[in-house]
Amino acid sequence: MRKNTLASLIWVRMTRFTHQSALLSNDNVKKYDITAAQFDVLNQIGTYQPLSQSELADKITISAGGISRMLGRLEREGYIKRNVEWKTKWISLTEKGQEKLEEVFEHQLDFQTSLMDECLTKAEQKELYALVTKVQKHTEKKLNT
Amino acid sequence: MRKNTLASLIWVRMTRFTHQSALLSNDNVKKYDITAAQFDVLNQIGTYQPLSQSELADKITISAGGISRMLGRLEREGYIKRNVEWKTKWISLTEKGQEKLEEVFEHQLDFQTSLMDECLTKAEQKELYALVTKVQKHTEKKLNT
DNA sequence: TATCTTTATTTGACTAGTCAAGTGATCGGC
DNA sequence: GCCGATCACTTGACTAGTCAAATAAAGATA
Repeated sequence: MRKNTLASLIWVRMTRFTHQSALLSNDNVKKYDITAAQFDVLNQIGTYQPLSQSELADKITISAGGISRMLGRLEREGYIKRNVEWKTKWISLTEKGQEKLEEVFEHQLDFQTSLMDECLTKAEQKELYALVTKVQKHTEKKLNT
Repeated sequence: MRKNTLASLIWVRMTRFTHQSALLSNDNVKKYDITAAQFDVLNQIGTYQPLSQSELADKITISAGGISRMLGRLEREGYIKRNVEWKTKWISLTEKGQEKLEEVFEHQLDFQTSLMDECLTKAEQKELYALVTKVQKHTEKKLNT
């Protein structure tokens, strides 16, 4: 026993990368008093607002409970508001949330871009994107079954 | 504004994949009364035992506090023991932990392997492994600076 | 030998997430 | 026009992790 497969090696590398880059990312946005996860959510809201909580949860593949808590934190900070209409809560950015998003956006994009540029050519990045998209879509399909 | 780069798209795909595959993975090992994260830790301990907590934390890129809590849970379940010698705690598997590891190992490996095999050829997997290894090593180096 | 530094681990207060059970509204059937 | 199903969201109890401050045991220094 105790033999790894190619698949399991890919797994470990992906998991480590995601975890480590989250740490770097958090460090990168700390000076804006926000976390990387919160920025991701603000970014989604900014792109699709107004949208319901369940639509948002779907876009970032998080559970209904998870999004409820996350929005609770963002609301407490004054970044978003929830507009109740019938049984749905429509989420949108406040003035403050919009400003924060714009403030952090370029910075975070630059950070991600240079991390990749520092170790992969454009052609390699394209190749990586194609492959990762394939497995991610497959996993997503599998999850909704 | 509001334009994504190739790097940020890769980012999102990787993050989603990791998160979604963790959900599937957890589902896959639930019947063994263990979580995917716990299995990963048992697997590392099984490979390198005996090792100190800080060595283990290093191998799985987790903080010292994180490993302390995780080992607390595993100890409570009776899967590992901590042998105190001078100021170091040496971690190793108990009988029960060894059995659990063996019980789950093949199953989890098969699961990971078939998920990859279902959507990528062997050549594509090799390519993906090479690329992901490159970025992960780069990120790791960056983190230790 | 008494104190000061370093190393290993723990703990408190948090974020971020899970699942499952609970809360309300609205809607379809009779 | 009431009654149960369903939808959207919240909440309780948990895992898994972070950082920073606390603790404890060596080891070095003076």
